[in-house]
Amino acid sequence: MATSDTTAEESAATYRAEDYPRPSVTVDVVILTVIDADLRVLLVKRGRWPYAGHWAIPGGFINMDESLEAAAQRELKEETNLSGIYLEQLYTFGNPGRDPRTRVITVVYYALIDSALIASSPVRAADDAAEAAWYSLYDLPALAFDHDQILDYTLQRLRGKLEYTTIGFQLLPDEFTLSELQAVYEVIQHRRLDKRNFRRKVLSTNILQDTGRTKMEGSHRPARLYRFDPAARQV
Amino acid sequence: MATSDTTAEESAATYRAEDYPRPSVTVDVVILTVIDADLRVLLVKRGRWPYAGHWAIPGGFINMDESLEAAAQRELKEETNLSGIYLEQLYTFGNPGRDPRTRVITVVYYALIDSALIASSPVRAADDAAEAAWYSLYDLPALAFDHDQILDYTLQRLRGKLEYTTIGFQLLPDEFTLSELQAVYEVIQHRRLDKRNFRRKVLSTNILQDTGRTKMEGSHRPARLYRFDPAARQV
DNA sequence: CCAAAAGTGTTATGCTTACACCCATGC
DNA sequence: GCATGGGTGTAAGCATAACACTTTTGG
Repeated sequence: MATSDTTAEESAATYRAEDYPRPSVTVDVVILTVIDADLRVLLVKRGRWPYAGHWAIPGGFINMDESLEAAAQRELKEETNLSGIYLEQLYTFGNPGRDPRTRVITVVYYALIDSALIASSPVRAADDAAEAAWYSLYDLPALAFDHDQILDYTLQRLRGKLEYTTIGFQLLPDEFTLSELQAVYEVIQHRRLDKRNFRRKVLSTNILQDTGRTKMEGSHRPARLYRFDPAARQV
Repeated sequence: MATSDTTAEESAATYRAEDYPRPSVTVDVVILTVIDADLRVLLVKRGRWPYAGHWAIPGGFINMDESLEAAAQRELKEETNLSGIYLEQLYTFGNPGRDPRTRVITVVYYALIDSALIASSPVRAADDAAEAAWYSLYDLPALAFDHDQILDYTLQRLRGKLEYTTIGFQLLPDEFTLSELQAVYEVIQHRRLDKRNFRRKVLSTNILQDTGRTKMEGSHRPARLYRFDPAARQV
């Protein structure tokens, strides 16, 4: 709608942006990864009122000349120093009173990153000295604002999309083993899957290319490495 | 979210809303119904620059003390005089430049209404004299702003949700025949469905109650009337 | 040779699809 | 009695789910 001010504006003789109420608008980013077979989210600790001492989803204001997604990418880079990460808009939260200071409308995105990238690019607490940490989505601390709802909703969406998209690959490096892929599915769905059925299903879609190489790790049989073929559909 | 000004604010010594850029925020509502076995959307004709003469999705500004959904309900009521209608948040559009006047971020909702309600409560062009009309989603006029994208996305979402929710019932009156229900599915999916398979599937879910009554209409066998049982799952 | 994870097939069950004819009514 | 939409069953193919043992490696 770019302003489908059709109603509001059509009736006004002249349009001046400052004539209308203007809430603050922020972008928050739910940054997810899989660490130690656990689904984790990056949270920052609040230092001041409101919700001092509670943990929050990182976010910030939108610049006037950047898109919503660009604001989310910028926020992600400030928090993790990573760019080019998978990002998707989740939902917009805007109840009056969700922030006690003023009316704030927040467009929430979620990002999925391969945890290998985190090790090489450690979390810094953005530009300020605030504390940041990776928390299990299944064991969260006290959260600020309506951030518990946001994380609930994120998990729902992630589970839904896992079934009919290839979103799961975003949590893995370019090359991965089938066991690693299965672990991603298991931690998101929060249940064990049958190895044979999982492999048959995922291989039957032809979205995986066998690299011919293997991953040697630990004292056991090496695992084949696969690559995601982006020229395909479904998992 | 709620100001996850964590980043932006945490670093600022004091927080004053007016220190940050504030785009305009509007709510637009894609109002859908099924008329004459066609999926239609309510559009309003723009009278002035920008996009004078183009058609637009109705929308308006958010009051400072109302929720996003309440703003959408208010907008819906202004356009159709209906309340208590099924509404769902679709997506938030906010590219700079989508409105040539100023930076506008629009939270888009979509509404599904039973076309019987329209007849009894005819469309009025909100509070102004603008023209309003129901257009087929499959045959749209020239649209203002990025509204063509918004309608594309609405259709995608509606198709997706039709498969795993009971959203389809929102387009029908309380009591309806199976043929009417099938017609809703056909027009949204834009393909013919097999009558026997459709009936078996929908009845197997036990979300339909047979009212015991029938609908007599035209010179042919009367059709059983069913009611949606909200205490159930899936279609 | 032991431990640990990788890899592999078969069967039963349920869901999806394709397909054609009779029924109840008004005129 | 004819036209119109309402209503019904069956068989084939496909996807899902349950289930246990062998292979390859390092130590």
